[in-house]
Amino acid sequence: MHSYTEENYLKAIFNLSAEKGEVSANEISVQLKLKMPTVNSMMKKLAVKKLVHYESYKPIKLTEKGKKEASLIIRKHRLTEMFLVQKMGFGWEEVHEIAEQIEHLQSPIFFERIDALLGYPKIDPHGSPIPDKTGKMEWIKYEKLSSCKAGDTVRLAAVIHTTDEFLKFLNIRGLQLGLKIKIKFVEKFDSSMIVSYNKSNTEMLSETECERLLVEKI
Amino acid sequence: MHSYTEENYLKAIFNLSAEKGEVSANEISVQLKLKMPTVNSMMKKLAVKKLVHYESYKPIKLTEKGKKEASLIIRKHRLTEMFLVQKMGFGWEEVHEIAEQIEHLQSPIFFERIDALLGYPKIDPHGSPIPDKTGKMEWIKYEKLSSCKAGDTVRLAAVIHTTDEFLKFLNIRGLQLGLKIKIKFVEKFDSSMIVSYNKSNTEMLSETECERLLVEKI
DNA sequence: GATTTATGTTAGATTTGTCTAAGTTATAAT
DNA sequence: ATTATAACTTAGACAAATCTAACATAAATC
Ligand SMILES: [Mn+2]
Ligand SMILES: [Mn+2]
Ligand SMILES: [Mn+2]
Ligand SMILES: [Mn+2]
Repeated sequence: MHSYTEENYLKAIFNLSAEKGEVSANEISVQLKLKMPTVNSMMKKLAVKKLVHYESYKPIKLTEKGKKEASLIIRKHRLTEMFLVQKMGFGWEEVHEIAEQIEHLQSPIFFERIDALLGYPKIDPHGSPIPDKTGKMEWIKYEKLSSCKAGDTVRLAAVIHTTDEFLKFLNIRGLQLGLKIKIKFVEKFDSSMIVSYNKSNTEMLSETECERLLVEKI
Repeated sequence: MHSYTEENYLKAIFNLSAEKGEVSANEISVQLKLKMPTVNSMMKKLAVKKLVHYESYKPIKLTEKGKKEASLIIRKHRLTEMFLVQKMGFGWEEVHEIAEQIEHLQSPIFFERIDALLGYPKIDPHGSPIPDKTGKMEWIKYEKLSSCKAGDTVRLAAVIHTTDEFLKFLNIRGLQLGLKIKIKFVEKFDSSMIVSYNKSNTEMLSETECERLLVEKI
């Protein structure tokens, strides 16, 4: 259907425009490590295919069709990550690069089987929702750890803006999804937090770190 | 390292030249469904990369380097097929197309893990040997069922020239690797065989079918 | 408001992998 | 030995995805 390359553009646009609903050509070029004119000509091509709305000098938006296509690739990506962690024993910091390749496989039965073997999971190993077969996806309304107060007890529900390094950082501290965390103290000057979990562990987390951890209050 | 396209050429050349040690440009073009000039220019390119020996109007041979590269791709292909069958519940007739894509993934840890989870298998689901990490592969010296005589009892060891259709044909008859087969009768005119197995089953197999079944005598 | 800077566009070149059309060489048939 | 056929090669075109260099527009700064 679409080329490997086009799929990566769709996914990049989808992710970059998640908050604002639109994205600049420049941001796409940074994300995909391509020069601006390359992005520019691809936008024209995707516009012809009715995957993006494109007008000169204006930000780029995905069409409904584009959003659906992107979601279905993200579905394959996240199902793959879950399979790699749950069924193949990889760490959550190892799976993104592999999924980045497997997401482009053309084989409905392969992803059907993964889905079934996993018991039709709703989230990936980082807590992100897995779009359904029609491309629909909904984020459960978690809040950022950074927006919680001293005394709150929360459960770690998702990690956003994941990088392998940040995930390794969490590994070292024994921080994993589902963990019950108690906020002991919030430093006023830099908004860093002292948190405790697993009965014994106590750790300091910087504001940037707390911004990337989504939690549910309990 | 090499492109997806180049990898498919290497594999095609390796497989087509397995018996004679060389292959014509025409055979490659048929196998890969490409026109002759396309193959011709790729041969020049692969020759520059020292992956094939190429001289005008002569058959094509892989260099040692080319053989090794091809074997390592075949290794990934066969490990994948074994994983799909053993760990994901696919039938042996479903896995080739998927493996055809996964074999191109660039991720040593992914194939390492598959290998480990399978317990370092020596053969794929069709009985073909899996090359080792250095690209070495050896066929155990099986014989074709077609070369056996009435009265022989054999064990089904491998299926060659597999197609999904032939594998489904074997499925329907309950013929699978490891099965003990007794040759009841060999028809002189067309070399078809009457065989029995699993205590009750009796089937007639044509010569073409018997040519594709490798067995070990017991 | 004018100027500078950042962002976006156009034009043209390049690489990879494919094709068709035309010509060449080798093999098979007469 | 000619001729016909099949296999192979060359030449030139093309689409996809990228780039650089030059130009245009929008935004930010002065
Ligand atoms: Mn990921
Ligand atoms: Mn990708
Ligand atoms: Mn196969
Ligand atoms: Mn392949």
